Amino acid sequence: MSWTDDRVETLKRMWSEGQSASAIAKELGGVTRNAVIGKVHRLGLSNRTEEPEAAAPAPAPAPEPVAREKPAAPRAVPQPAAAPLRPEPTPEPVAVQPEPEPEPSTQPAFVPVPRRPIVPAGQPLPPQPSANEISPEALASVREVEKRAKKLTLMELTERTCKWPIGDPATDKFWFCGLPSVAGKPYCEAHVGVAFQPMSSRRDRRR
DNA sequence: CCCTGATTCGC
DNA sequence: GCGAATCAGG
Repeated sequence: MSWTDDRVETLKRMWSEGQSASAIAKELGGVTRNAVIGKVHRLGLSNRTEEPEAAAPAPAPAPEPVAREKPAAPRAVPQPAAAPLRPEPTPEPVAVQPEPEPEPSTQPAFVPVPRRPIVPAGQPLPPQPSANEISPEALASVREVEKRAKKLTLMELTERTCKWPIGDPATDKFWFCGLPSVAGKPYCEAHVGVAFQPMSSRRDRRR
């Protein structure tokens, strides 16, 4: 594979988006993350955000000899690419944020209404199955496992970590399972058990 | 151990 | 110019 304009463009875009070198390499295909990093450097878009730094003709030599900091770009979660994970039709969708904007109507100044940030939701949330559709064993397993959840933040998720959300997204008590995910699946063993159910067993369990 | 980017250097 | 190997770090 060679660095065609097309591929370079993708590289630039993804890199500026804060995508990791490995993610970019995967997207492009045919190259390793090393290749990507190498290219990034050769293109000179390695460092930071932007800093022409030409405004100050100060004769004083920059006190900073070296030391450049990381881009501080928002690291994005590795995309499962094409297919958004959605094992089953969600039995009971989690109502994340019903709360409509309250209408001040009289106050011109922005009211300090706790604009509750919808923190997570980077990826489609997995179904939150109702208890009566999951085997007791699986449920027990999940409860047990969730005690040991690594409590990762959205940013810390990788393709190898369980992306099962735990807790209420609207509160601080929210995190992702984070335990090692089953190869090729977005969830750990226990969560795969409740996320992926054969249609048959589903039908049987239903009243 | 998983991952990150940075650098080197033979090709 | 390229990128594997290596380094340094979280």
